[in-house]
Amino acid sequence: MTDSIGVREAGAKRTRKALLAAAAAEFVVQGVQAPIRDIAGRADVGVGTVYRHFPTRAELVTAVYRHQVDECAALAATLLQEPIAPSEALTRWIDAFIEFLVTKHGLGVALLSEDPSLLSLHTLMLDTLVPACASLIEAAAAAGELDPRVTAYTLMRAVGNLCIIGPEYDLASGKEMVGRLLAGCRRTT
Amino acid sequence: MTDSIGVREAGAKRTRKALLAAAAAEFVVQGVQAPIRDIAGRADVGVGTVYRHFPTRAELVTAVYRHQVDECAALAATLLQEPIAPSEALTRWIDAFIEFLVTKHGLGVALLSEDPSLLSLHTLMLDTLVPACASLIEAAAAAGELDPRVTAYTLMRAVGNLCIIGPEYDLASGKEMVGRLLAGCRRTT
Amino acid sequence: MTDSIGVREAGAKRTRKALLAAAAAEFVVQGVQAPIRDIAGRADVGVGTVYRHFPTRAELVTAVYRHQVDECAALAATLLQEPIAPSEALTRWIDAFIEFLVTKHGLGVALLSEDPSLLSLHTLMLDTLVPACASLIEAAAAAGELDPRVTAYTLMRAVGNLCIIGPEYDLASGKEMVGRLLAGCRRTT
Amino acid sequence: MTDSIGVREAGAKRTRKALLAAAAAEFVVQGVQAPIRDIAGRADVGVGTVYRHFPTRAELVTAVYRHQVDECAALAATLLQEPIAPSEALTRWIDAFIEFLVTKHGLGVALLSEDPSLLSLHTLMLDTLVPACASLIEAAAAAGELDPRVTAYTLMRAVGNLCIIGPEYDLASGKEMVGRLLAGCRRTT
DNA sequence: TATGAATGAGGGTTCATTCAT
DNA sequence: GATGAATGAACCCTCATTCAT
Repeated sequence: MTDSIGVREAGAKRTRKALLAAAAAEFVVQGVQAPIRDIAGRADVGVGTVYRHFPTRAELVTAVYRHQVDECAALAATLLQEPIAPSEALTRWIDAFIEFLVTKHGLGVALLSEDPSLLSLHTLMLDTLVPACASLIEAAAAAGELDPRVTAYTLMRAVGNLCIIGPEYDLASGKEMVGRLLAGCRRTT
Repeated sequence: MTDSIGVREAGAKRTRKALLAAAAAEFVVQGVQAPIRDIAGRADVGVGTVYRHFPTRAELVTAVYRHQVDECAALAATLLQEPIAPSEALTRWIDAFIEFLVTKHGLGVALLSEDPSLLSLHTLMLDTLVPACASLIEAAAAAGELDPRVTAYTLMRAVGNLCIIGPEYDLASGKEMVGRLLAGCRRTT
Repeated sequence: MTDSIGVREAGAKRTRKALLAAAAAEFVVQGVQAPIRDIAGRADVGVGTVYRHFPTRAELVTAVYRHQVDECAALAATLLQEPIAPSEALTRWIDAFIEFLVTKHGLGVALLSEDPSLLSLHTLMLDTLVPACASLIEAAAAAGELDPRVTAYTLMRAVGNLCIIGPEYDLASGKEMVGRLLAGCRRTT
Repeated sequence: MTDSIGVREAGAKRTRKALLAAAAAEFVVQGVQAPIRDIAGRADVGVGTVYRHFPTRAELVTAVYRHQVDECAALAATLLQEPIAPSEALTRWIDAFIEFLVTKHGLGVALLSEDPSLLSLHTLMLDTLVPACASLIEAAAAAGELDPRVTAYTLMRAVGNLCIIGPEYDLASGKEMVGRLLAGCRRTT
């Protein structure tokens, strides 16, 4: 009994994993608005299965990105422990944040969509990442290395926007612009 | 006969004007993906008329913004004539560029859409605005006021991205970030 | 110009007629909840056409029955003019009302559905038929031929309910029961 | 072995009871077309269990109402024993019948659905209740208190229909109409 | 030219039903 | 017996696009 339940639950978990992978892949190709049918098809399951695991698109999107969001947030604490200048810590964290953004093609666009179904994604990032970023900013500002008027949300949003790439504006361009933006945030002595 | 054709042409021109106005208005409300029918309705014409004048959505979008794009481009030459520092000229031009962007709700998003139907909008901006911006950059770089490695397209794209506003990231935030970005583009002596 | 518009409008009117006929027929077979596709199919048009003419199911249902509802309502005034006893007029009107109900298989059921999309059908009948029935009731009551406590809506609803037929309870049974109900509404001297 | 089977059977019986209770409750809220999953959920069992006990919806519906149907049928014999007029016995039985109908929200509608899955419910009522009602009618007719042409099924169906309530037609209205219907069934001397 | 009716592909969502464990 | 994950048919609705008048 326990076994058979375990087996089924394991199967469900595998399905869930497959769905997350399929959704992530489809998001890369089509963006977070990818048709549910396509996601189901890529995972080789019926549409009903998608709805069973993720009743709303928001829950699916959120689930897809939650793991990486958490990892990114955790990095902030780690960096603060390291024997490096606070502004250097911020720079490195922003690098990781960018990595997260760009590996998720279309996430940038999704973040600025006003579609209510994606609000929770916004909330997820706000609740998790903003405090992480804020801690780094505070440290850098306290060290006199950053203009203390810079706020975490605004900076993250700006970085996120700058990393929305396209034809003739690739990741390298985005990173260059982010670098210049950060330079402009440094304390003007 | 000639007369009646002339009359008809005049009518067609008026229809075209009305369509552009209607589309511009609808783009403000719904973004550039506004349903064709809504645009036709606002202009009080049939959908067929929209298609006759602008066979593709791209042509309509392009036409809507062309006039303002041209104006913005012309401003660069004017600014270069004025007795101000080249970097100041660039700053002012960027201000005007932002003004253009933000008065067109949704244009920012449109610019980064990969929808092929909007590619021509991209091209329009490239062909017209990039040279304008480049002339200002060149002047500022020549005056030693700007890092000469900054390219027009990348800068414009970055500015455009930074001005994609949303909840908790308003125009003021966008402008602030643009200011810091420009600061980061200044020549580092 | 006028002609061609006239032609198109005529075509649209014909389509509308065909849709009403198709819907009426489909309602007979499947009830008012018949899939829109089936109605479109029976009328040999695309689903979009159904939605163009009747944006909501309620509008379609209402339109299907409006003509007959109006006719039925008009009958009341006619009957009141005739040289017959008021209670006889009421009886005849109820007969006509029943005729209307039973020729529309499924209407009875629809009337008691709580589906909000059918509310307007309810309203239509209330607004149009209730006053008609009330005028007859009033006359009969004034003539001392009917219990004045009987109200139009309640009576109509009761008649409507009694005419919901099924296996082993045919129209004849329904009419018999209506007859007995009316007998029970007569003034008890 | 015998024991464990007995235990399992007892468990199955309990499950069945829980299912009937859950279904009855759900029918009150959503009508007899309530989703199977909702019923399973309320009974805290899996959907498969519902299907094991009641392979078709009809069987479930029938089982839910059988007990009360039986009770109602038994009442007829009781009433006939009492020292009251036969027509009074009929009236009281009809009252009980109404009570049964109205406490089951949606049963009225279900009875007139032509959904084949509900046919058996129909049969149940026919086989059990009709003879009960018929015995009362016969007695009343024999006593000269009722038109002998009234048949049990037709009367029950009519009463059932009159008790399908809705907005602006409440239970009181239904009962009033039933009263008038019964009045119209009295022997006309 | 202008019109707008008609089309139908496309994407969302629900739920009855099956079946492996 | 019980479970509940998976399936997919069936509906709903929107809108870009065509074309006869």
